[in-house]
Amino acid sequence: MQKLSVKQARDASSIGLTAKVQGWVRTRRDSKAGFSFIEINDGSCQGNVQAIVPNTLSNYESDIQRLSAGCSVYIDGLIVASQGQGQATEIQATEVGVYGWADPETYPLQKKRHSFEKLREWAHLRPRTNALGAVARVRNCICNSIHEFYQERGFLYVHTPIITASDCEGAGEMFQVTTLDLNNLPRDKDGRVEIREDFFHRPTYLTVSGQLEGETYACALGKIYTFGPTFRAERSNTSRHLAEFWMIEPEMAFYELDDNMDLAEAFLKRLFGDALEKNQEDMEFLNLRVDTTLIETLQGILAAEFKRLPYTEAIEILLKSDKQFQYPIKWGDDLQSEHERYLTEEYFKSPVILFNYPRKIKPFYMYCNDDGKTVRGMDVLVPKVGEIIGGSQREHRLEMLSLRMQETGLNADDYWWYLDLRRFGTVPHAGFGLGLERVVQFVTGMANIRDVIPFPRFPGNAEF
RNA sequence: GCUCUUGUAGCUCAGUCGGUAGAGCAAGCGGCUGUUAACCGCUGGGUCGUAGGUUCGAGUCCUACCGGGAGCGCCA
Repeated sequence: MQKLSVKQARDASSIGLTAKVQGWVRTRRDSKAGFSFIEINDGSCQGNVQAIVPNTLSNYESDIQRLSAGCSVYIDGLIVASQGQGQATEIQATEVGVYGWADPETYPLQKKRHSFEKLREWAHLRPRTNALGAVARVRNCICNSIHEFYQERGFLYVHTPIITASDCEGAGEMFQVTTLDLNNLPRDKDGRVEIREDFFHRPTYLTVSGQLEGETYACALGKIYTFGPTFRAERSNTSRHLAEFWMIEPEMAFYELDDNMDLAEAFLKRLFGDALEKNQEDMEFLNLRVDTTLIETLQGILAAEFKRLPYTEAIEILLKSDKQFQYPIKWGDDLQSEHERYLTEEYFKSPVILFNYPRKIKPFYMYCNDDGKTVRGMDVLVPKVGEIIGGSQREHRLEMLSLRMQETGLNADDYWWYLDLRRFGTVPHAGFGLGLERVVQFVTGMANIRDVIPFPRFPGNAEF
């Protein structure tokens, strides 16, 4: 017998087909008119398909009337136009079989709404809920759009290492990777750990960014992007940080800062637009249940240019503002969350690309402007989520890069291969990093980043 | 890491001035119905996060610890 997904079975084009539909029961309603309504969902779409199950089936009393939320079943029958409101089709069941029961006394998910905090305790079951299912499908859509966007533009997908010996920007706490027995560490005569006995004969870590490795491929192949997991061992306890998250890092030879900003804006707009267009049902659900301004906000962003603002002008706006900030700001300071929020949510009411930051607050690899005070870094800020992209035109001049490494206290010997890119055929280039979960968070309107990744990792929590 | 907040039935929560536990939903049973987060009735369900303390008496006040959340810093 032909199998149909719930999505297919819900579509009017399936009317007249005899088919098998498999999924999990969401709800059952018995009718004394001689049948039961069973709604099942299989994750293929937001909606459920309704089956009309007559009490003439041999297992009606033994099985059908015992079905509750969470049971897995197959339903064979004829897809017909629904007599009721609310759905185009329904299944006239001729056979229903149970794969697995879900004891209603102990099955955690109820038909009614749960809080996202509670669902986090059941990360293994929460994808069966409407909201988390919608998030998973939107996340998938975004990932697909990421590849499409870059592949269409001739970017190469490059895989940078997850285990790394370089601590990239010298910023961010890293998870150390070791095979040494922590209860019995090899030590030299001074009591220090013999790291040479470790697997790689040197300290190694989980990557915080593939940028430096990405630059090596951009400086050979032109336009590349990475898309993979990234790790930060910072004890961040906020609704927008994870210890393990996915990052997209395009890196382009012969791109300068303006090119970088153009790409970032086109990229985000593509992701937002695709989510609205390809996941309409899920987006409407999220707009109804999670954030009622969601679709309007995204459509507004698609229709307008991102505001591009030099850091220095941003400081002027903040200084002129009559808003009382908890932390006063002056030129040379990094913006606090409250300042970013003011710019995106109140002053411009749109995404903002800040660029040309003070040299002193940015990493060594950003291109130094002629003014000697600023570097060609850029951050894309969006309302609520804050920084969604961080990037820069890279410093491609060997002398300047070496000077900046000295300034920031880095050892040039550790970056010999990175400096080689400037020694041999150096070119202007640029790139940025986009946090996947922050995009998903922004597009879905979910308040907490821990609910847009299947199994979130954060301080003190690695269950599942 | 810091600050604030919160923890009561499977879930969401109420519980007044400190006086010994309550609702809705869910579940079980029954009724009704082309229903649709169905509806109506009945029933069962609690070591009030844990450990101390104050008090004649603590869900309620105090302390510590554990868990959840928000904000800040760090960033994506």
